[in-house]
Amino acid sequence: MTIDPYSDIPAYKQLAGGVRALIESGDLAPGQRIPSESDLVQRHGVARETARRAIALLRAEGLIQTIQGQGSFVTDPQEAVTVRCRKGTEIAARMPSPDERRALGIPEGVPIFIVRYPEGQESKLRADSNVILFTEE
Amino acid sequence: MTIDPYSDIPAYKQLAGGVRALIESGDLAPGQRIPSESDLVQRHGVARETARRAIALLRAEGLIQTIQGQGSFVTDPQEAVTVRCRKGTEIAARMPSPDERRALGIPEGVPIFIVRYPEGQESKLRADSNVILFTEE
DNA sequence: GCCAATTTGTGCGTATGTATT
DNA sequence: GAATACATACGCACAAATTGG
Repeated sequence: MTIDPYSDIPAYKQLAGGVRALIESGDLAPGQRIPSESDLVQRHGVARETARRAIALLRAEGLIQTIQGQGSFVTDPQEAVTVRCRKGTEIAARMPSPDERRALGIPEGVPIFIVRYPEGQESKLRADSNVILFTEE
Repeated sequence: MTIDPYSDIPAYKQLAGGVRALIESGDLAPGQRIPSESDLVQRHGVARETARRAIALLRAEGLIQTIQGQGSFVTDPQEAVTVRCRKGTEIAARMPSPDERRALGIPEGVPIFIVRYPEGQESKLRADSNVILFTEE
């Protein structure tokens, strides 16, 4: 994977694309560490900010999670809990605010479900570890 | 709203918090432009990168949308289309890849629904303009 | 059409702090 | 303590898009 500084596509997006391809192909497996910022800087001859932007892009997609002092790791697909809902239940989804992220203990790049029950209550669920299934009752 | 450089909370998060409060209170209404990067730099005495990080944070939350050459604007709440689903339908949600974003024409900070029908087909819907409702048929 | 001003986008460099190993 | 790795924050320059005169 090589960066072309003359391409129309910005360097950080090319870089992100390369790492994304490694993740999607399975060359970088879930739980595995991706190359560090310094690795990317040295191997591709870009500035650190460029490498950081590429990493931030993948984090916002939920593909990786970053831990200070350790590195960025391919997101481990959560074993999804199936939440059963009955007729009249309404589902929305959006990105959480930082407060909501803290409250639910979820990392960047993970949306939340807003589940509204027929009675009017509402609950928020992290969308990476829940799927909603419509059942009779 | 003032930035305290000695706070434990990084300047860019303080800045984002200030703007977020303006949006949530309605002082900055949907469709309205938020202060430009230069505005934030001058009024709060921070570096441009700090202002940009604050803005990027709000964009990732889906609160604003940015247009090059124009500025960042408070996201206009989409009139949500209600999609009716029957028993056996399964709903997941996640952030889209850039390719999926392009394909669906959606901005940053907007998750997508993955709707799996009982027959096995699957469709992707932008989560900011759709809500899923479980009905009989 | 043109030019200037404004605003965001990309990219580089540097420094320091914090967390982990 | 040392080495590694990410986080924050400043500076600078130029490119690209839009707007207004």
